[in-house]
Amino acid sequence: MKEMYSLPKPTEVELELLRVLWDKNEATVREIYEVINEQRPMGYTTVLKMLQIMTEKGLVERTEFGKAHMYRAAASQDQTQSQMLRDLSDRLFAGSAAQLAMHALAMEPATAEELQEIRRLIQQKKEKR
Amino acid sequence: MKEMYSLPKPTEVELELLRVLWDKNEATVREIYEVINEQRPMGYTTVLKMLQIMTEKGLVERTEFGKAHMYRAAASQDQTQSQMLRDLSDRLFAGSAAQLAMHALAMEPATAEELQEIRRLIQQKKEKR
DNA sequence: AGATGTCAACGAAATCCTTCGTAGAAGGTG
DNA sequence: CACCTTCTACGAAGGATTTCGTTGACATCT
Repeated sequence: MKEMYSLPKPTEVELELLRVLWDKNEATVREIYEVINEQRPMGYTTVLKMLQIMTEKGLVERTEFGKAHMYRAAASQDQTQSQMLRDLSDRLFAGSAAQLAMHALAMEPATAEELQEIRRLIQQKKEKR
Repeated sequence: MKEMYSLPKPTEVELELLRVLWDKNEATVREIYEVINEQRPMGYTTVLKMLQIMTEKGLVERTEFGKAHMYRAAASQDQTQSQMLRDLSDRLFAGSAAQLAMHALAMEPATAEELQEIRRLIQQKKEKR
């Protein structure tokens, strides 16, 4: 087994960095810094420090690559999304992800493709019953 | 207008207290303490302090009622759910609540009633197009 | 070799979150 | 009235999060 224990829930800033990593697959501190600093001013050493903390927590993994280090997210975007949705569902919807889904759906217009996809999911679930 | 500015996102403990308040509509510190302390050990003064902080933040409102104070949630459960879903959608799904909904739906078996309700929502949206 | 630039590491400061102890006010009881 | 209980208010401690300055290592340029 590669990962025995589940990773901690990323904090807000940690999530911002993870999004860059998911996008680029892997990156050096400088590369992440370039991207993040555009969206939201943040010093280079702050990014570095965050990545060091995230490495300790197991949220990212790194390999040396010449002088600099290469960082990768330890969990996929999909896994993290599921984990965080599960968490919010527990804390805000008494554990019902379906209630959560309905609420999200009611909140915002979805595209036709998305509605189609949702319909497909429902059909799938119906069949499994 | 009753509320001009949007309320801050509740923290974890704050959310636990809000859930009690949504359930009871209004309650004294002691009443909230009784409930919360069953689920998760927490001192009376901790609950009180949290409620004082939440009052400052505007998350709850209070009225004096004899010696004790009566607390009520400032935002409905529904409003808070929407706000927090919006927040998660922005931070984790690039702003797509529909993507979030799909992900939640794919995650967990829903009841027949929930599926029916979702189907209804989709129909509604289709008609509005 | 000395100056310059880039890197990781470390530590410290500022803020927020959570927890609770202590104090003091207010009300009821013997 | 003195005592007991219950309440709010206050402050402080401990931990997590976020931020960045400083340092030292290492390489490159002149």
